[in-house]
Amino acid sequence: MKTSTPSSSIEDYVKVIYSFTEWQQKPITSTQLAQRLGVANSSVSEMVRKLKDQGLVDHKPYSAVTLTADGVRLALSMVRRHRLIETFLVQELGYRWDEVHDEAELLEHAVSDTFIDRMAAKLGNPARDPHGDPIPAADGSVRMPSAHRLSELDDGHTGRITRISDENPELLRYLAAEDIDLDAEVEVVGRRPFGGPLVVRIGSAAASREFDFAEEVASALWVHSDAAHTGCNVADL
Amino acid sequence: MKTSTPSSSIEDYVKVIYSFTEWQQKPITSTQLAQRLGVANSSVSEMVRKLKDQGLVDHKPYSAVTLTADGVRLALSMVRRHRLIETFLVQELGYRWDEVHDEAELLEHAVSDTFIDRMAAKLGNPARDPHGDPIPAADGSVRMPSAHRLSELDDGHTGRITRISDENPELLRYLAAEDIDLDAEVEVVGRRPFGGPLVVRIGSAAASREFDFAEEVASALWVHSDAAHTGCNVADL
DNA sequence: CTTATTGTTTCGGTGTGCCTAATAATCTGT
DNA sequence: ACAGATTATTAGGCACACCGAAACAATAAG
Repeated sequence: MKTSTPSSSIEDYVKVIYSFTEWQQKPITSTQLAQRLGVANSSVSEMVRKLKDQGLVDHKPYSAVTLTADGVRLALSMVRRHRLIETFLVQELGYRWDEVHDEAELLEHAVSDTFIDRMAAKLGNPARDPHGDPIPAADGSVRMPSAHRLSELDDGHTGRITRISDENPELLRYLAAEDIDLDAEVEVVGRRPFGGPLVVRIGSAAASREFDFAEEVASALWVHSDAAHTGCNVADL
Repeated sequence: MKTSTPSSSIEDYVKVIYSFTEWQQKPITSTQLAQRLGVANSSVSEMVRKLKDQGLVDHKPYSAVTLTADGVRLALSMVRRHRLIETFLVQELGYRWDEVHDEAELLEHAVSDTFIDRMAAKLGNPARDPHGDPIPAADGSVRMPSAHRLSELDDGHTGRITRISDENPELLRYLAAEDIDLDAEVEVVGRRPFGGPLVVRIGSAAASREFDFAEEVASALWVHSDAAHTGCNVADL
């Protein structure tokens, strides 16, 4: 179990493994890892062995990959870096929210802990990034908002947008153009027949608009139910 | 002559080659390059061949290394990055001037051109960094202040500090503690016998203080003569 | 229950940037 | 001008992170 500084590849692997389980429930497989990282399956096998040697993941041949406590710690610190950087780019340097992902992807491996700390201080230790993703605290605690994909809600359900997946920049630009942002009120009106788009009402009662959302849009929007403000404190490892 | 994105090693080599000639006059040798980069001589030989293949340097075996026009262009863009980042860290994130060098060294390879542009805009396109080093403009033009090392001035000479070498963080901390900063007025009083320290008067006539500067301090401070404000516009390649 | 199909790992090989050790070129002192 | 020291280059290797192709499990289908 070396404590040497992890390479940026290792940081990426661990971050992707963590991110997969952040909003899904099942652990990630070799092939999925390869797809998300854009590398060959063989590269993943090799790297997973290295991660295991370093005590960052648990893995038995031909089964899924899960993080150890050390792995989660490292992953959370990378996620914290990523999301703080994204927030900083938007708030301090005038980036649009569809531009920040790639830049943060590069910076998160390069900056020092000091840089992260100063940035967090300047931003007032924000709890979430421009897409609504929770920013882990320096001690590794995360406040995960309880949220469900818009695409999975029943008709008539109401709530607020708490998170918007940043995987597709095009999608973010579309939402920005339509003036759909975090914390907007939403109501599921219904679904067009034969797996058609989801009909949704967005905005406060006074000025609300109706949208037909394709599956990709509906599953990128995460909604927090109006009812109770239930959050759970995850991962004090 | 590939136009592919240069690796961060290549960026470092080119930057060091340029920096050497920025304040010296002679081109850099293999060994000096190796020392400044902290690598073996053999590594330099190998890399210099690669730089030559890419058209960034001119080099004949067993002689010094000089940059081509392409090389200078790349070097200036790296120097611009480095110095803008340093300025940003001091002005926006509250870094002390002795802390910024190493952080900038890492960041300069990671950030995008967009990041650099936005940073420069936010800072108001500064012409020099916290140590007084000139920041090349985006088009590659540099305004080099005409300055001489304090250690090389004759007795009685007066001027203002235009640049403070950032090579030694200890030195920067010492100067900060003594409240010696850019643009301070200086007068060379004399030199203690037998190559002793240089005696210097610093500050405006009203409240000036006298210092005995060891060679390392005296040669880290660059002074602009009171006389004419002569700058020259270098490198519009 | 044996055979496809799919997923995973192993094997050999690539490029980059570094190393040490050996060798070749240049500079220096007498 | 030449031996000896210094400086530079080549040769052979290593670690990292990647690849394609081939071998190997696990699962699904006939």
